[in-house]
Amino acid sequence: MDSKYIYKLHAEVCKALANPVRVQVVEILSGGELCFSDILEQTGGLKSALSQNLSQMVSAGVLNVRKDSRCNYYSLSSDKVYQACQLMREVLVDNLERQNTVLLKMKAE
Amino acid sequence: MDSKYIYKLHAEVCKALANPVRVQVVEILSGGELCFSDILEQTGGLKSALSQNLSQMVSAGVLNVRKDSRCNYYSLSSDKVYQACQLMREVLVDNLERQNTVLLKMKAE
DNA sequence: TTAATTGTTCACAAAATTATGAACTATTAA
DNA sequence: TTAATAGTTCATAATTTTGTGAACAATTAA
Repeated sequence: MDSKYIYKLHAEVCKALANPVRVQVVEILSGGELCFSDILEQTGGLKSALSQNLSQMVSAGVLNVRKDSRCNYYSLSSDKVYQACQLMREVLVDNLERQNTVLLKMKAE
Repeated sequence: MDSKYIYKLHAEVCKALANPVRVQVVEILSGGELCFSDILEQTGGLKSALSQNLSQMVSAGVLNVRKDSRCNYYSLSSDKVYQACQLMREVLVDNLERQNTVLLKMKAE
């Protein structure tokens, strides 16, 4: 049992969320599946870059694709992905609140 | 409200889990705080690399440090960090199971 | 058949992460 | 004071990730 290898695989799944566009994609898709061009409309940027990000997320197993003749529909592979993403957002919010508290204390001195 | 900036901050927190050693650190610390050298004993590798990883995790707000005169104790800043990490691990396990199912079906043919 | 539409793929450049080891700081023990 | 312990910081090299645009499929519409 090579736990180093497991940590590597685990980190690869986590990397799927370690980019601003990919975080945004998770949030966009939390409302249900959407096709490539609808996602692109919300994220902006080059279509090639988005295509690469989406295929990376599919490889990591956080997204599924459904290819229809006219569109490629992407969706979250599991609600766990959204839940994990939201927990990380809560950690961020907690951090910002803590920083703000410190700031207010400094100003009050 | 610059949502791009929020996604960037959100991704920075996620990046704290996007590395095998850092994933391992989250799991090691889920049992409670430990000092640097105890963590190093479990992760292996160079102390300079671990020190940099830990300080990155502190900056991202996923870890806290408590500096005692003889040791630096690290701990998870919140149980949310561990929960998110476990969710990602479940996504990995689900992926591996799905792949295994496909493999078994291929062999059965 | 020709032209649009909807993406994907590829190659290369640019930027960000990670690894490595030496040097350094701070505290404690001899 | 000197040596040992515990860890951080820094510079540089190696590796990964990301950005960019052109070229390339596949399907649909004219």
